[in-house]
Formats: sequence, structure tokens, C-alpha cells
Amino acid sequence: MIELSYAEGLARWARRLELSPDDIQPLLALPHAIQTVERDGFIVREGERPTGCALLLGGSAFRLKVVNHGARQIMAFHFPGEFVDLQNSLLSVNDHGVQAMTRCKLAVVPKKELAALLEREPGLMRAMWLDTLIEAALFREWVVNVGRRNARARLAHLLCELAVRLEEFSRGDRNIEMPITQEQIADATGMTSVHTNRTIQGLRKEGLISLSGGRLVVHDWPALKAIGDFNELYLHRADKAPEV
Amino acid sequence: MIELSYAEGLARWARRLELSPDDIQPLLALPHAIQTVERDGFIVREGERPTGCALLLGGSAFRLKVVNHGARQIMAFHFPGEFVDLQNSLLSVNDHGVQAMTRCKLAVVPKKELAALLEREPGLMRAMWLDTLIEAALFREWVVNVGRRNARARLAHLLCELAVRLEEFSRGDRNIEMPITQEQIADATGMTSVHTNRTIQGLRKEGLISLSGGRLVVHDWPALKAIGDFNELYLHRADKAPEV
DNA sequence: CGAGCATTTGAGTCTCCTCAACCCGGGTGG
DNA sequence: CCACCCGGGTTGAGGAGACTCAAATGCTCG
Repeated sequence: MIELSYAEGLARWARRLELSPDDIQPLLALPHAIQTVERDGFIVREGERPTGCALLLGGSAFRLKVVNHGARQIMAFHFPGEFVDLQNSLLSVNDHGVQAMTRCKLAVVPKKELAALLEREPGLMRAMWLDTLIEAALFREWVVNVGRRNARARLAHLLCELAVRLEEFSRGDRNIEMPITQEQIADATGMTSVHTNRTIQGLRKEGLISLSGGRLVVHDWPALKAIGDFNELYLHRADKAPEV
Repeated sequence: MIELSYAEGLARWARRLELSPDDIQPLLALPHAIQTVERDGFIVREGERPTGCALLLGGSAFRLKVVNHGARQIMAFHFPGEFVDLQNSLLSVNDHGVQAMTRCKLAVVPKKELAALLEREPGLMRAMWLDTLIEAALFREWVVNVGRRNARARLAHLLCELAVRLEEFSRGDRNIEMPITQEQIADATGMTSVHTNRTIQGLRKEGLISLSGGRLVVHDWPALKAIGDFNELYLHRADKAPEV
């Protein structure tokens, strides 16, 4: 996966939120530390009190929670150009962790400086808020996915989301780099890895997808969308703030 | 359930977000329409383009989505003093609906005026953002709940959340007014109403709860918490914005 | 070439679902 | 004033989807 610079990462983030390059100038000037987190390492730890806010520049990551009997639930995936812990800028203690799926490159901005800047720049704060609103929409769809769809639909839906969100990094033919394990898919869909495996095999045998070696290819997009009951409205991709 | 005035509703909202009464003065001055929505009526309709933002003043409501084969999933409950569609202030089209559980009293603020005000008052925008962040935390916990807990734990967790959130409206002994049907509980926990019924009976027979006639009484809080793996950190109740 | 992780397969089990009927209380109309 | 009607709650029986446990296979990296 690509590796962005801090400026490129911010630019990608800004584009998604319909900010102009000028709007993010003040963010560019913020102090920031470039960090690397190895695969399986924690970017954010549950229970800790964060001091910074991390923009993902390379690699991919996911949010997870662990329940009392040890099971894990993944609640979201993150890719370059996304803040992985925007909530840290206002919430005092992490209620969940963020873990690296692959080696990750991050730009960490001190939350104090960021907060002070946003206070001065309502347009940027609005963008951060919008980002959070879109992420909340994503969580809502995931509640629906694990709550009301069967294994096959859950899996198809997740793959659809990944295909759409990673399209911008791919060659455009719904052939995406996606270094995910079946266990992670299981944790994201609320299933066991065994059942995930059998469900994947089902979709494979029908010729709908290929999924191996860190690559997902969707061969029949309309069919996969139909199986997953996928409506990309919830991603709010081309959404924009209303003119005031 | 109580019926608040616009000012009281805002005050309740502000208190949760650690704003002072002074901070919300500008909001009080906004134009607003008081509306009533009957039980089962829609406060927000999926697919529509909203023009206002609704603050709940009386009654209770829930967010829901419908999947293609007709099943419903409830993603959150809302009570007086909460905005039910904060996302409408920035997102252009509703990706889900909000429905009244009981007759609801609402104050609807035009989104243009609200947006203009927030642009002038960074402190208020920050509070709205914080509100959204907390709600996102709630959705995350729900993903975990429906994804990784069994029927008993799911139900217990939901009841714990309701007990904590409605405590402020109750007489303080975890005896709360909660006019919810078993079908709604089923839609919130991702189960069928039949299985919900049997699971409730299980908790009742063990003497942990009473749930009937629109009233929930938790007889054994520690036990219910343990069964539901409930950790109220995700509600971020006493959370506050960091000093900048 | 072996170690370690990820994937695959099999068999048996259990939770939760489906379908269907019945009960109960409250509101309504004859 | 009582019959009925309706929504919500309860019960039963049978089935299916997903889980558990266990082992084998394959892949990748050192």
C-alpha cells in the first residue's frame, strides 16, 4: 500500500471532506511526529489517556474491543488519509483500541495544539465533526450488518465496503490490495473463523470473488452487492456541508 | 415521561456536555418550532433531505434501518434532552430513520440558522462534535453487543444501558419508566421477538429484573452488569473537553 | 528445511430461528 | 354492559445456521 507524506495524507483527508487545499494550510503548520507501528502493534490502547491524534499515512488498521470472555470484535477498518483516533481530541480516555493490520506509518499531532487550532478555525472543526458524523454512519451500518444479516450477507457487505473504500488505491477494476486474514474478517463480521472460511469458499465457488494472498478481486459486483444488501449511501462519499 | 420546554431541553443537553448555562444562550435565541409526533410516527425518514435539527423534549425514540428482506435493526434509543438528528446539520441525506416509541415532543431548529450560529460559536460546535463522538462510541459498543455476545448477554447489556441512561429520570433505585415492546428489544439486540421473550423470562425467573407494563426494575445490578459484560465507560458520561 | 501462522476440512452440538397457535388485557362498538 | 378485536406477550415443536473441538494441510519467511 502507498506511503503518504504528512501533506499528502492531509490532502487526501481534506478531499474526502470537500475542503480546499487552502483550508488545510493551518493543519500543515502543526507540529507532528512521524511514527511507525509494526503489524499487530497497537496504535491506540484501550484505557489509556491519549496525548496525540494520529493520521494514518501508510498501511491499514482496525478498531477493536475485547469482551469479557476473550472474544474480539472489530468495529472499523482504516486506510491512509484517515484519522484513526479523532475521538481522542475530545474524549479523555480510549474506550477501545486501534491495531495495525500491516506496518503502519502515522503522523501524530499533539492534541493540545490541534484543539487550539480548531478553536480558531471553525471550518476545520466543522470538517472534523463531519468526519466523525460519517464515521458514526459507518458504525450504524455495521450494527445492522452484524445484527440482521446472515453469514453470507455479512461477508458480502464487508467486502463491498472494502472494495468501495479501497477503490481509490486500486487500479480501478475492483481488484484491491487487502492484506486481511480470515480471522480478522471473522472478528469484523461477528462470526468464527471456521464459519468465515466456509462462507468465503461459498462465494469463491460461485465465481463472485477471489480472496487470497492479500488481494480481493470482485468478479461480479452487482451480485455481490445484492447478496450483501449493500447501499453505499451510508459511506457519505460525495457528501458535503450545506451552504450556510 | 417528563416534558421539557425548549430551554430545559437545551439545559439538559448542555449539562451532559459540560457546557455552562451561559454557553447555550445563543442557542436559546434560535428560532424553533415545537412539534408533536405520535407513537410509531417518523421523526426522521430515511432518504429524505432534512431542513431542521430536532431536539427531543418529551417521549422516547429510536434510530432504525430496514434491510432488504424486511428485517429491522434499531441502532440507538433517545430520550429527552438529546438531539435525535445532529447528523442532519452536516449530512445532506438521511441514511436511516428515527421513529417515536411514545408520543414525542420536539423542538425543531432550522439547520441553516443552526449552522450559521455554530460557525460563530466554536465552543458550541465543539460541544456538538463531542456529542457526535459520544454517540459514535455508543454505536461501537452496539456493534460489539450484537456481534460478540449471546442472547442473554445482549439483553442484559441493553437493559444496563437503559437503566444507566434513564436513571436521571427515575426515582434513583434503578426502577425506570421504559415503555418498550419485546419486539423493539428484539430489533435492538438483533434477535427474534420469540427468543427475546424466552431470554427475558430467563432473567425474570432468576429474580434479576422485572420488565412489564412499561417499567424496568433491576433487582440485582451487579449480576446484570456481569451477565451483560457492561462497562459504562463507553457512555462517556462525565467526559469533558480537554483544557486547551 | 523447519517453524509458525493461516487456511481448510470433518463431525457433532447447540443456540437461535421459524412457524404456528394460544393467551391476555384493554379499548371499542353494538 | 358485554362481545369482540387487536396488539403484545407466551408457549411448543422442529429445523437450520453457526459454533466447538480437533486435526490436517498449505504457505511464507527466516
